Amino acid sequence: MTITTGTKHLTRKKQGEETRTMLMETGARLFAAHGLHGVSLRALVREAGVNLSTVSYHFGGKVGLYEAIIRFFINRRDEVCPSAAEVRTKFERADATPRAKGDIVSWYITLVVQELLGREEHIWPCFIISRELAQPTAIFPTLEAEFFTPSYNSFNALVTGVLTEEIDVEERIIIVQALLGMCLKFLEGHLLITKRLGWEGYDERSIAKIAEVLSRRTRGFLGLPME
Amino acid sequence: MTITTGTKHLTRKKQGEETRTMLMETGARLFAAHGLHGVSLRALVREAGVNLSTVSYHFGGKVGLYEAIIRFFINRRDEVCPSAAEVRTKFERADATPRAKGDIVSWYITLVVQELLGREEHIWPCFIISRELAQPTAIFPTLEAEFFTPSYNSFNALVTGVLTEEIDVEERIIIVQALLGMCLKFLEGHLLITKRLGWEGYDERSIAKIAEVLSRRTRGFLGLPME
DNA sequence: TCGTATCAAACGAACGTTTGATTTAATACC
DNA sequence: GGTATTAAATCAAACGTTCGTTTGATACGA
Repeated sequence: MTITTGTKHLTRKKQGEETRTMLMETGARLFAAHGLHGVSLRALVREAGVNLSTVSYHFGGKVGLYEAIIRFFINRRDEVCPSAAEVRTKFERADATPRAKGDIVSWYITLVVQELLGREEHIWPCFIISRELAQPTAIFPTLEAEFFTPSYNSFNALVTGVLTEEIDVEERIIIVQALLGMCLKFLEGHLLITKRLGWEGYDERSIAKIAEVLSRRTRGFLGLPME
Repeated sequence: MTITTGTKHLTRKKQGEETRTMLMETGARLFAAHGLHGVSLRALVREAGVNLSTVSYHFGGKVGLYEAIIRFFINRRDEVCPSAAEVRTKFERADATPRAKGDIVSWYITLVVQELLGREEHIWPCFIISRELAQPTAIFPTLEAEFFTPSYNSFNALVTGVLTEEIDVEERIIIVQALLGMCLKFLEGHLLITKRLGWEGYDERSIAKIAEVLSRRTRGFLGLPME
C-alpha cells in the first residue's frame, strides 16, 4: 500500500532495496578511498545511516558487499568501453587512410575517458576494480575474466586496427598496456590531478579537455598524424 | 669480539640491523601486495622470521615500519628519475632539432623504466608509494612534497623542453600525467602484464624492450618523429 | 497472521601494542 | 686475563580494543 505520511513512504520491500542501494553507494565510495581492509563495517554503516546487521542480512557480510559492488560494475562493462567486435567493425567499414584510422582512435579514447571519468555512478566502482589490478582479492579471477580481459581485447582491437603493418606481438601488447595505463591514470590519480589543474573535480568541460588531448596525442603514439 | 663459531657471528648491533633490514624487505613485499591494512603484524613477522615485538622495538609500531619503508625509498628518489634541473640542462646543451629532442625523450623514458622496473630493491617500495596516490595514508603529505612533486617537476621539465611551441598549461599538465600513468602502469600491473606477455617476470631483456617501445612511441605522443 | 527488514546486544577471533624476563655481546673492574 | 656489570636485542605472554558476525527480539506492511 506504499503509503503515506510525509517524506518516507515505502513498502517494506522498497525499504530493503533502498538500504541495499545506500550500502553499495557508500561502500563504493569508502572502499575506493581506503580499500577493502581499510574500511570497517561500523564506519561504513554509520556513514550509510543503516544498522550494522543489514550488511550481513542483505549481502552476507563485508566481502559480499564488496563483491556485489564489483559485480554491479562488471555488468555495466559494455558502457565503459566498446566491445572488441564493435571496434573491428568500425575498421572494416572505414577507409584504410591514416585520417580515417585517426578518427576511430579519437572516437574510442574520447568514449572511454568520458565513461570512466564522467559518470558519478561509475567512478568509485571503477576506482575499486582498478585497485584489484595491484592488490587482488578473492574476486579477482572473476574480474579478470569478465572485465579486464574483454577490456584488454577491446583496446587490442583498436591497436591492431591501426597498426596493420608488421609489428611484433610484444610491442603490440606493450602499446595496449601503455594506453590502458594512460587512461586509468586520470581515474586513480584524480584527486592529485584535479588539484594540480586547479579544478574542483571533473566536470563536463574538464573531461572534454582530457579526452581531446589524449585522443589527439594517442594518434601520435600510434604513429598516426596528430593533425 | 664479533665471533666466531660457524655461520652466525654477529655483534649485537649488527643483529639489530639485520632484523631491521629483514622487516623492511618483508614489509615492502607484503605491503605492496596487500596494502597497509591488508597485512597483519603477526603474518609479517612470521614471514620475516623475527619476533612480534621487534617491530615496536625497532620502528615504534606497524605504521612506523610502513613509513620507514617509504622514507627509505624517498631518499632514493634521485635514482628513480632525473632532477628537473638535470633535464633542463640537457635541453640547453642540445640542438633544438626534433632529432635531438627525441634523443632526450628516449634517454629519459629509458632511464625511468629501467629504474622503476629493473631494481629488485626499488620495485616493492615503488609499488607501495604508487598506491598512496589512490589510497593516501598519514605519510602522504611528506610523500607528495618529497617525491611526487619533484618527480612531477622532472616530467614537466621534459615535456616543456620538447613542446617549446605555444601550448596551453592544461594540455601540458594532462600530457605529463598521461606519461606518468603510462610508466607506472608497468609497475602496478606487472603481474598481469608479465602473465599476458608470457614472461616469468621482468628481466633485463624484457625491460629493455618496454623501454624501447615506450621511449620511441612517447616521441610520437609528444609530436616528435618516431624515427 | 506471516514474511521481510531492522535493531541492540553480545560473540569469539584477531588485531596492534605493552610488559617483564631472558639472552648476549660489549664494557669495566680487579 | 678472568669476572661482574651494563646495555642492546629478543622473546613469550598478556593487554585492551576493534573487528566481522551472529543472535533473538521487535516493527511493520502484505
